[in-house]
Amino acid sequence: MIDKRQHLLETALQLFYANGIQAVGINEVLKTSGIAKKTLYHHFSSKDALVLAALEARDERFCAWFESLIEGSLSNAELVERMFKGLSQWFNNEIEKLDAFRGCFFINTSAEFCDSTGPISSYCKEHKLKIRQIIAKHMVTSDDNLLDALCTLKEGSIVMAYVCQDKQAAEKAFNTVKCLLDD
Amino acid sequence: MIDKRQHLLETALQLFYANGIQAVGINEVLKTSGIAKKTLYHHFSSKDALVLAALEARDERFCAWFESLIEGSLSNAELVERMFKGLSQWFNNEIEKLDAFRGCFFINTSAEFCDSTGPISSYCKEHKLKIRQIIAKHMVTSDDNLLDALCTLKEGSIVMAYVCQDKQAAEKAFNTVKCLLDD
DNA sequence: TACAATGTAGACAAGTTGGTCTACTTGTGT
DNA sequence: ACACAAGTAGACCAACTTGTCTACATTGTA
Repeated sequence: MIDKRQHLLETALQLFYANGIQAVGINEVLKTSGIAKKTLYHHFSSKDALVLAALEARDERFCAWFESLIEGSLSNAELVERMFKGLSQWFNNEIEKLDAFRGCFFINTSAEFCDSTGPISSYCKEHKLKIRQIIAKHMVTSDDNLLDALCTLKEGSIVMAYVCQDKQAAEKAFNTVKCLLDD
Repeated sequence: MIDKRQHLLETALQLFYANGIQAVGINEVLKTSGIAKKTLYHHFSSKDALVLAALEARDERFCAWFESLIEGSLSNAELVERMFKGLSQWFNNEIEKLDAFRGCFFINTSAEFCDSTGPISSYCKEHKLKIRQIIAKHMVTSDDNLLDALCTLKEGSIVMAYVCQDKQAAEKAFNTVKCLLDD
């Protein structure tokens, strides 16, 4: 049934994001979801395939949220403000559909998989590129330097929020980027 | 012997940084170093203790490199330039003692350990704080906003360099921060 | 009602994990 | 020379890893 596949995927995504991928065994996904092993291997050829599917699910959810955050901005200044307000909400667990904040799933996953040419690391890279293109798409006047700055400050604030547990990381990054707009 | 302890630590640090901590078993450290299990457990009480010792070794090495990079700057502008030049060299594997670039060991380790209150995650956070204080110490005129910006852009550029494999990440971040100084 | 295809269950296998144990070697102080 | 402590070796253990297998249930269709 598609239901079981979906349930499996949902469970895996939650566990992987909350605990890290290597720390979560197939058996834990099975036990939590209440689904049997053969069923999992019927839908996914391996753990890596399940991981990839979980990355896809997170990618879709995250990109949808992120795009809804900034679309329809009337100026780059508004876009920037909306973007960092949204990040702040994410860091402070105000966005339910993104689950309890534990950093960026794609940064975390990259950290766990050292083969940078493999499908998992490649997918993480692709996700970051996608987010960049979403920002570019909704910028009112195109500005490559600003785009670079936004991407770097976004990643930086995620790391500060997660590793340093600085819940004001988004506000600080916003503060920095405001200086760039004031010219 | 202290030699064996040191050898063990060195081997563990290299393997952990290159492959991720969960991906490297005790047995692999043993096999690579050619040292027996009992000896390892004589020097370290558990794998976590070895991990912590590896973090300490990396912390010491990284901080020493980073401080030597920026100390003696005659202006904040010079400090910033030296800092991002240095990061660029790191990203492009020009700093031998930091090993082949695979992102920040502390960000990567945080990603693997979900208990944010545990000693491993806490150590990662402490390391980041330490780097921040090193920057603050060598700033010629103190400027908290600039300090925040530098820290965030540094983390951001590390992520861009590793996850996105953007070897120009440091130059882009430097470009951004230059705009902040021009006022 | 009968048949075939699909989905499901969980015991099982083969290998790996972190960690312990007994036995042995080495070095040092007297 | 001797005793004692410190360091070392690797077999061993129980629990866990991913993945396979046979057997059974459920479903839609003729």
